[in-house]
Amino acid sequence: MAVRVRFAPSPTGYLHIGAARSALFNWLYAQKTGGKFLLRIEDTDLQRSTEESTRSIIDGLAWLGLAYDEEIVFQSANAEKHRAAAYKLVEEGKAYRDFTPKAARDDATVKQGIADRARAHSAEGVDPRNNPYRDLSKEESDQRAAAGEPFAVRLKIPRAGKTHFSDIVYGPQEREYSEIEDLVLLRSDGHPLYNLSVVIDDIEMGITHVIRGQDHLTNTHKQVLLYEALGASVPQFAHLPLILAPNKGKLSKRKHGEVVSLTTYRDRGFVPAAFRNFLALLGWAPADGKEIFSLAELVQQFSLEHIHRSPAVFNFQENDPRHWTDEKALWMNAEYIRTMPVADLLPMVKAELRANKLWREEYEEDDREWLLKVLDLIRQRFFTLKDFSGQGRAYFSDDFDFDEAAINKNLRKELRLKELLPALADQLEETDPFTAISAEATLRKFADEAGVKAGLLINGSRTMLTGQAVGPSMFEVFEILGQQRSVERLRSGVPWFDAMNALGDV
RNA sequence: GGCGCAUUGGUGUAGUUGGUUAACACGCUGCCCUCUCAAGGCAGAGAUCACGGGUUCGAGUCCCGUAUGCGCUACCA
Repeated sequence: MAVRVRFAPSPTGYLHIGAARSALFNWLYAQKTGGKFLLRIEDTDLQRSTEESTRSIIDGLAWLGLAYDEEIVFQSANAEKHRAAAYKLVEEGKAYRDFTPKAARDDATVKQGIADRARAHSAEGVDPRNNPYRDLSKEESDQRAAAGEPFAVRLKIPRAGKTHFSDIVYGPQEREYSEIEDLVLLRSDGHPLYNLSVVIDDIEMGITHVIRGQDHLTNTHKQVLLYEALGASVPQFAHLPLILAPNKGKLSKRKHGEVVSLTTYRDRGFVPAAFRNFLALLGWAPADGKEIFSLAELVQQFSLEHIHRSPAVFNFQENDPRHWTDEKALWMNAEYIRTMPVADLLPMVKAELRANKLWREEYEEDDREWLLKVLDLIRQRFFTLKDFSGQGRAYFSDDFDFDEAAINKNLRKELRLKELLPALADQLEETDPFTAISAEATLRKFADEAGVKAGLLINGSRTMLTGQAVGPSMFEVFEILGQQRSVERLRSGVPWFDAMNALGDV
């Protein structure tokens, strides 16, 4: 049977990186097996679902390059089907109406409430499964319903026995029926609940493999019971290890902020392929141990069997701008930036430059070759796309900032630079042709004659020309920037020398 | 409270049927290269494989227990 998998997020916020990883694995499995990858938006919680969130999910998938097959399924559109299925189960005696008035619950304290209730039950010897309505006669149940009395619908879990299923990742699983309460399928207001909706939709969509987070592992037993009650065949399950915060706690937006949101990576200059590559390595590793791979290699190498069971820690340091996200992710992004074909990098840099008003129309045609050379030169030490408009700004505009530390290190430390640099500019102006090689010859000769180390002039030039203390080989920079701009920048802007003099006057 | 899952250097992982000095990547340290910073090359630090028992000639690998973390347990998803 052809593989059909799905990614089924609920649109209640940004796209979480854990969810993005689930989407990736589903997509990879579909690609690997020649199956279909479907998208279902689980928007049954009307209060919390937003269109904006749905948008961010779709955008996020597109950014990662995970195209879905067929139409998006919106779960809320299927509510009627879910209800009908629940009523059918009541008719068949597999579910029952529970006329117990709905208990108010406070979302913030549910977990505590569950534990308290369980403690109380065991202390009093109460079996919560003894619902008085479970064995109500069909006639009486029908009558009360017809009279308009509100009711929830619960699935009848058999009294004795256990459920089984085999998880592709976690292996054989079993659970005593006694551990499972008769779960509510339909709220008393007729609203279908998660477990019901998921199962019906998965059946409806012909899902063959359910690949999702490990947080659903225990609940899978309930779903298996539902498949059986509905007379449907049970799909294969593969649960994915969770992604944890550095303190091994849950990775949540409330506590950890934007690092958990996929769009953050897009907005902060990640190359989609790099982040996708990084995500693939969270909870999975290829058989050959390779870590950097193309999409094709990834698809080819991927297998559910190599997913492992222990949770992965997503390592980052809050409050440290240098390590705002996992260092390996940052390294991988840099690796992609400096090794991918420049032509592939170009459109991403273009977007970045555009956003910062640094893009010029000439880059499209006349200066395209020049641009590609610049990109190839400067990308070698960049970590994100943002660097092209940040550290790299001087290559695209005459209006760039000077790094204070660079000025101190390369300009202010040597008084003579104030005269040497303009003098060097004069020499460079005479250099013809003006290339990296000729510029080097000029500079070294000038340094010799002036009796200073070439390094002094090189570093000083670097800061004058780019505003930075670090960067590519200086002679390449001279050539790239061209004779005119090189000379101008060496002569111009001497506010720091003035500041130095002011200091000297005191 | 109950049930479930997990536990290999700081992090991500390899270690598929138990068998020599526990492997790789990121990060870290030093050196080389060098006009700076990266990259690259070389060298190195860092793991009594959570802990305690057991099975075995031999266990990271199997069994039991403990601890810790996480998940589920809801008329949330």
